[in-house]
Amino acid sequence: MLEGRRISYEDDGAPTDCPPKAGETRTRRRTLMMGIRETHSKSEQQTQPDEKSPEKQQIDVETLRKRSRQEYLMMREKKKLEQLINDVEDQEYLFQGVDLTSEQRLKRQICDLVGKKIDCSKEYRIPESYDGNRRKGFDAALQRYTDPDPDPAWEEHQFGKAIMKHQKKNCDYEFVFEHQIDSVKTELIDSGDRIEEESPLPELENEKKNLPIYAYKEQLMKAVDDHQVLVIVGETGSGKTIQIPQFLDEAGYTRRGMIGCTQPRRVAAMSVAARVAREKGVKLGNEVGYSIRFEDRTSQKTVLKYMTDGRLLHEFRQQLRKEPILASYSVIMVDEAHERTVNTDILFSLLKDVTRARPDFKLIISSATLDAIKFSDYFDSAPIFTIPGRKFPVEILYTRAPEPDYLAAAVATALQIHATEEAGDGDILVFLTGQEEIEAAEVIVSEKIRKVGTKMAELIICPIYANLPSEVQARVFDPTPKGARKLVLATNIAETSLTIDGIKYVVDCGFAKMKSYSPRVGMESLVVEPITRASANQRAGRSGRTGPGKCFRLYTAYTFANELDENIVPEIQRTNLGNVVLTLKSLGVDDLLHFDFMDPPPAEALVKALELLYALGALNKRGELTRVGEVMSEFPLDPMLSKMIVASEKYGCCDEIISISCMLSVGNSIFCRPKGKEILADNARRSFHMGDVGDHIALLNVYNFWKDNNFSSQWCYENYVQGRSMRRARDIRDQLERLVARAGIPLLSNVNDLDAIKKAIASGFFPHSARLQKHGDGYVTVKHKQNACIHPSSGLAEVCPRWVMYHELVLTTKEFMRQVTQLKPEWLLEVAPHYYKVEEVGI
DNA sequence: GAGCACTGC
Repeated sequence: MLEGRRISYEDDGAPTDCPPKAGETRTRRRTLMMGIRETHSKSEQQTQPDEKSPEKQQIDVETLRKRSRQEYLMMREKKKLEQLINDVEDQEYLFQGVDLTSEQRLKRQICDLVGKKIDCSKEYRIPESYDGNRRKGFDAALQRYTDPDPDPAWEEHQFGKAIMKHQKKNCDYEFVFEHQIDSVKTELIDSGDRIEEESPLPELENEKKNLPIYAYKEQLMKAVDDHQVLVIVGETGSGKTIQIPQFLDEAGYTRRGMIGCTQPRRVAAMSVAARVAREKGVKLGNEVGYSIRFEDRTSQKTVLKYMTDGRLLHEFRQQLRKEPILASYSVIMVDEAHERTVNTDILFSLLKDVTRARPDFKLIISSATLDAIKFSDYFDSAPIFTIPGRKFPVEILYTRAPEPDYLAAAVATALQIHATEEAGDGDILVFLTGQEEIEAAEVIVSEKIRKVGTKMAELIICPIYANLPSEVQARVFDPTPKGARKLVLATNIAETSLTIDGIKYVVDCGFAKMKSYSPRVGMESLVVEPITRASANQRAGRSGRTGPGKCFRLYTAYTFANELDENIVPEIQRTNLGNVVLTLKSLGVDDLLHFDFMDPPPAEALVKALELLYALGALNKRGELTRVGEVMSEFPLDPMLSKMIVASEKYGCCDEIISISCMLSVGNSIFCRPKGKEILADNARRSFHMGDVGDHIALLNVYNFWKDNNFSSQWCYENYVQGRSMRRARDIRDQLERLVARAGIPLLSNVNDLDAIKKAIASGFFPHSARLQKHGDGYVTVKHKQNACIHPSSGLAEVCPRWVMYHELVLTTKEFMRQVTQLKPEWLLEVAPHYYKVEEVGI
């Protein structure tokens, strides 16, 4: 997106924007606005006082000033001309055949007189969208910060302009040209979120009746009565999640069974259930309950049950042999269906089957976006019921021209808002793509703020992203002090997962990081991509929660309308399907290629997943689930991790293996590396790796040391380990311990035989083996012949054993293997004789 | 010698 577009700025701050001309190159023009002060100070810096006399120095300074002024004027002339030419071309392109105004004709004449075009080679630095070429996509993402021609003056100017506008009287900025992020107000949308969420108890009844959904209660109940499947489109804020299950309860559906409502996130399931319990005046866990991983707050009495989608999927598996399926439910409502998580996608098909088997069963699919027609088509033309949301209007502003550097533009816009809108009337939320970007923005903003001093109201910068320590995260929820303003710099976490009160202004950069997966080599990467229209509206809605809001989109209205995708690519189409296939097989789905997916995943990915499961012994030659596969499917882990646990029985080291599994499954957020303490953190990390034991054993050491220190937070702090990740690992481990007991695998410990532990790991991870290349330059994976290096964070990065197995292969700046352990090639033949030939392992 | 959006069982 945003490619093939042309931009030009005018000094009156009215840039024009037009579609690209055919054959135009990708070279873009951008005129940088320079201030006189800036030029002067630069020229002054050039006059270094050598050993010359003071008089001579004085003359030199004068000459240099003069020369500098001349250079500046020449440059200015060039730039003005360039603007003029751009302007004329734009006008002529836009109004082809239309008689030009006199002003335009004059401009044209000047251009003709000059008779030449000025070469400008300022390029856009917008990341290219992911186009299937992983390398290119990633390079583009990386390019973002490496400005080929950094120009602080431009940003300086952006900010200066904003200050000027606000404080014209005592302005000490002198700018010749004026430019700021110029936004066009094009629309006013209704968008919002659950406004009613946090209201005090006494007002509940009244407020409930004011909800838009309340007016539709009877129609809605009739629709549910008349149709087995109903698609509900209700913008967030309509109260559907909280009210519909209660309506169904009042209508008597709970007499036939529970009403279940699925959510993609744990927090949502918990908080919504708590809210409904309050509204009904019952104790949470009795009539109203929730069920999520690690926590089941339901009882015999529960009739309204909120749960995560994964949890319902789990119930499907447990109830498989019972008839009829899901007999304890009379209604299931799949909420936030538009998010299209892997779990909801699988549920769609399973629930569709249930509706066919049980005519008394009701299914409600609830979505916030207009892809309802797709849902309706999938469920045999189910009727669509639309509920308006109750929310405050949000004013949407687009840039007139595409912004070449969204980070700079986001910072400039945020500061403009701060300078021009009265402090105290609302906070600012800026959406960026990741931690690095947020940190960069934080540095720039605080620098600017420092320069301005006390001329402006206080601006409190709050970064927020998932990997941020929770203490720092909590700061974002502190109420803003009077007379100050909060500037929240957030990733997508603020789009759905958490809601910050008091936001009135949203700045949307238009990009987000997306995971993509290559089934061929089994490699993952994170790529910056344009967001979808649905996502853009969700972001905008974050500003209209408590009052009318404003959303500044750092892209043009044209881009929004024509270049953004309407909806997200379902996760099932861009992920490793190992677990999905194992789950479906355990649910008795035999023919996966013809399974009724709403959007089928790529066949190649399905085939790769089947091959992997066959290699792991989870499926037999006919593609049926084996005994091993059944046991594996019981574990909430990736198939290779599950296999490792099953195999640990043979090596008598189940205790160690489940510790390693839980550490691996919390991901790569175990260690932290605070700014300025990188070396200390790296040393701490290395200390777990004594004896070059490999990263898996190092993770085991971390867990065991933490446990020996009574699971202490202090210990985490001292060893640069993230307490939150460790507590999560412990929760997972507890769960695994129960599941292992149920599977009848004895919890034996064999901590002194590292080879036994490594063999158990190899039993699951043999497909991820790699050998050092002959000339010592990196590794190549044994099966797919993929070149890769050991990730520098690995304890084995400098050891370079001849054979290794890795947990995952990721593409960042290079292909890296993360979490690596040394391997003896003969183990491959021992644990997977069906997978490796003797020649391959070089024995 | 590098860099991790967000979920979930």
